[in-house]
Amino acid sequence: MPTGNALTEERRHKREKWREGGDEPYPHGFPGRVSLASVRAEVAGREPGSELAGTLRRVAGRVLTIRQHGKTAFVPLRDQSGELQLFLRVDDLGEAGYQRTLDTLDPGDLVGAEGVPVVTRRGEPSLRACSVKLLAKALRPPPEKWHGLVDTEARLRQRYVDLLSSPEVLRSFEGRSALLAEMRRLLSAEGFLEVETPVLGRVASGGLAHPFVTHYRFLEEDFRLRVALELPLKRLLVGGFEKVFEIGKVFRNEDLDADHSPEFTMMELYWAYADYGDVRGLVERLTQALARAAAPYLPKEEAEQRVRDFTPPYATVDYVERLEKESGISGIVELPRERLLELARGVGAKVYASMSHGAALDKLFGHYVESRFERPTFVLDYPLETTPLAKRHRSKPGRVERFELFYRGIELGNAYTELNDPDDQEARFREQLPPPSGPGGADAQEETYAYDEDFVEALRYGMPPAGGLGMGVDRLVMAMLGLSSIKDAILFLPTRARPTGPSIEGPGRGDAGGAGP
RNA sequence: GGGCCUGUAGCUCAGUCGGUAGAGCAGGCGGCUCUUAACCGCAAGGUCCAGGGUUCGAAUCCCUGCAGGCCCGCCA
Repeated sequence: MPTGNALTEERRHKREKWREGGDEPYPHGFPGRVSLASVRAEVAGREPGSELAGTLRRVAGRVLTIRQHGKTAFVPLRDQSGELQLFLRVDDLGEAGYQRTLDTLDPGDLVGAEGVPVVTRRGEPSLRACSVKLLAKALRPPPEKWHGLVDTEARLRQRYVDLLSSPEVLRSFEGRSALLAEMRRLLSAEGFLEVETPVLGRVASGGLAHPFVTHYRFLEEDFRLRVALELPLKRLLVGGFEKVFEIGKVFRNEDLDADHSPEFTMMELYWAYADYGDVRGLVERLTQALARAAAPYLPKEEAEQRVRDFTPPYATVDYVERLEKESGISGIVELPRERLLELARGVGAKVYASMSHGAALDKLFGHYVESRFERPTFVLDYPLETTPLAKRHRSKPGRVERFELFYRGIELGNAYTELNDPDDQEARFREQLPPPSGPGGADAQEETYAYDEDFVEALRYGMPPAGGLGMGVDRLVMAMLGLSSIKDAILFLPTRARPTGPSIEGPGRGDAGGAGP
């Protein structure tokens, strides 16, 4: 049976034969089921050919393949815990039951079985089944059994197929969950309270980005999806929260590539009466804990390497000193804006006429320095103009108290001693505002922190001195689990609409009961 | 935005010099009572991404489009 549609029909046909035999192909449950790994553990280390006589176990999982040898068959199953094969025999199931089971099952089906834990003569832990039930008939065949799904586009469009056919992908996302749990555990242990703030807002501020715009019908107004969590959380400091954090999606209407996704997860925290030095210590504790939490999801050597890498203290470098060293230009910060723009243009950076001194400097920093850090490294004390929400440095003029953490060439986090002077904040926002028109206006707008008037008003009521931190959770997951693309760290990513429908079965090739509208 | 590459069976991939389509897995039929990428035999399965062009003849060469990947630039 050749085409996808014919394969589907063949499976429907088997399903109906099963139903005609008096069994429901989609039953309501399978009570008393234990994990495949637990059965495997029960017989681990026993002699080949032995069995746990008198013990009955019920298991469930997805059929991986069916190896039939006349009057016996082996049917490996997989559940989230691992794999275990069913051992089917005519002697146990009866002639009719055996035949009917094998006539019904296909790779990809979900089945439940009851039987005796055994070790086969070849030493494979198995369940010698006395009963096999269909729990859900799969109408689509799984991808090819030893490559799985490899086409990146298909993996993203149908992540469920990727997951069901590639246990290492599922494992990796289990690792993500473990890291998130550890992050919450540690922050909670440090006394931080988790809060939730709005995704939709009148202004998308707190970060540099193109916002997504949507329409709020109740308010009859266009709103934007947040690009950062910062400003609502700082309002909470004004209100009296002293240690808060939020883990949530932020949205930046920009490109998807190996380390950027338009919809990504950010963790931000704010800590009253602390400064960026305190936050640095916290970042060390947090990343160290995460590296340890990642260990069960990594090969032994990689896990050890990760734990070694994230053993504090981490290296620290001064932004200006390092930029001067790497660029070979001493006194680079004192150069006039025009000269910096020239230099930035010279290294291939995107520049525009109205770009600020600090922005130009940051382009050069990005080119000469940023991707160089392999081990965890804190870069300290950024130029004032790059960072309108951070407090001026207590001893370095023209700079702010800010650090970023780099690992393997990517930025993992960003922290400040938070600016809490309302008048300074207002002035800094105003400096950011681009000229209303003229060359570079549109581009400049892209790289400007939106002015949030109400936030300045909040500061006028008094915000305690505070340290703040933002970390890209997806990138942390990549760093800890050793993933090279953010696509492997986020379960569902956007893909372009297909003119001809979904990849496996589109309109025209589809069957009547199939894919959606 | 720039460059390179890819699109062939449900999946993973071949396809030479331009001569009209191949394998493995999955599926069908048959065989096999300890396999584990099971094995053996038989038969079947194609919108070669789409459109146009060159040509006696195009999966193959050219153009355009669509979708995707990787690298660079840039935002976390």
